[in-house]
Amino acid sequence: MAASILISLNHKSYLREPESTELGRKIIAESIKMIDNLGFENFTFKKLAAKIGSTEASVYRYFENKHKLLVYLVSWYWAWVKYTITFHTHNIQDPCERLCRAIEVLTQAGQDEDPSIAYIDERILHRIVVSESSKVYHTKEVDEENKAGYFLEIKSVCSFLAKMVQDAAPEYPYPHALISTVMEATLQQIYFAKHLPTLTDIKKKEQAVEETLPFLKHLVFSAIEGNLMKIKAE
Amino acid sequence: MAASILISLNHKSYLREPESTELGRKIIAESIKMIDNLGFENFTFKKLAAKIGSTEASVYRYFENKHKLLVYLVSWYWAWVKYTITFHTHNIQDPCERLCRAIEVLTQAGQDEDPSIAYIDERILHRIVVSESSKVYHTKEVDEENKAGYFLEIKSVCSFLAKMVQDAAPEYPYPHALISTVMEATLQQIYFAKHLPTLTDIKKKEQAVEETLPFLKHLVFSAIEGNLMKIKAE
DNA sequence: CTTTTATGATAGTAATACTATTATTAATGG
DNA sequence: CCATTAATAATAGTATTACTATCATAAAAG
Repeated sequence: MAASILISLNHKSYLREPESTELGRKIIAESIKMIDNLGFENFTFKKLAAKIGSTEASVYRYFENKHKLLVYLVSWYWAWVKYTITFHTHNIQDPCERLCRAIEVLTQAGQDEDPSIAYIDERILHRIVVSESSKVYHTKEVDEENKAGYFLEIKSVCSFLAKMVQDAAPEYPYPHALISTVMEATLQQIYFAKHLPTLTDIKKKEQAVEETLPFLKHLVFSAIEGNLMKIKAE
Repeated sequence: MAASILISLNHKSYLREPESTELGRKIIAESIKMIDNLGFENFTFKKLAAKIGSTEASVYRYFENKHKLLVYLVSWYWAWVKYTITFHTHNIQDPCERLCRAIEVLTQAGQDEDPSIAYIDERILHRIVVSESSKVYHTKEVDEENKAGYFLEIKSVCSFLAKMVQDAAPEYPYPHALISTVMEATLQQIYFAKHLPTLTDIKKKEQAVEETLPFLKHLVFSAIEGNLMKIKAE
């Protein structure tokens, strides 16, 4: 990973750019730790302000509410994942091999020891994405927020990977559905391994990531290589 | 569908059994409508009480909080889905055909005009499950609630379908992961078709259910029929 | 050296998520 | 049929959350 990369988002879930000030970076750094510790529901701006030695009002100058902060964090995660996938696949010629590598990177994202950016701990952020990310779009305001561009980063990763599917299997009719299913499954299977093991076959929660990978690879490649005749017949 | 079936849950997310009293049934019936209209976050016991002509305190005698009410509704949904799948598959001998039928029923659950129980509108409940169900287990209390049996119904459906996968393909190593992925995808693809169409290939949101079905069928059957050799080689 | 700009300090409000108390009514049991 | 229990309604009250507003101060920019 490059020593310093710059992830920039395509929308403004924030009021003031948090990357540009000391307080902003503290808000990001500490909110990641607190959401991981307390869970999103128990996390408040008041608690955050107390922890970073600031005030509630100051935090509210950066984000309208905690939901928009979560949108920011999750968007940052997906922008970073896209960067990472691009980085690890750009010189692979064979479409199948490229897709395979992309799935590996997607599944293993957030497992690296060394962070790309000093104040963002990607391993903790990954845990937040696993536990909380579905909440960013499961709200009554989803359509307005979609219009505001809040989900551009996740959609971009989906399109990017769907394109790889199309390159590898031009006949396969559900590239986006397949990829969005896999993107969600990557997170879910890790969560299930840890909290609801009956819902998965991944046994060791310590190695959930490693065990999820062959399942997803097989799922994707059997879907796109497998008997496409069958679909057409229907 | 039978004229009157009785869905009973394996745990006590409620304080007082809501099915047994008039007020309890009103709470269930009206909360389904209100959560659908307002979204779970904007739904409160105060608003619910006002709508059914009761008081906040009375609602609290049935459910400790709105989260447990959601657990109840989602559990009811899965118990009902399991009943429905059992009903539609019990006399099918061929394992593949049985699995196929089960996936159809799973995907089409909640589309029927006629409800099984007078005060529960399954079509609205299905919309709630699509939009809100992931919130029942994405909390900091997931492990305690799992111990309390709050997720027995969804786990039961997963095990039931995973068993069908094993009957159809005894060699396939990820039956539970495959089924939990499909169960989630069933809901997600419908949600994406409606709110985030970039994440799916399902075009017409009106027929999202119908279009999701062939995608899922192909996904499952190519996974279990497809080259199992490949997995073993790894 | 003055004027923005960011932050801190403090206060305040409406809504949420409850809990407690008492009165009233309906159901049950002897 | 009366006495007891149980369920609900009515009302009040509390702690926390999710903000908004005001003003002072410190730092940075012009």
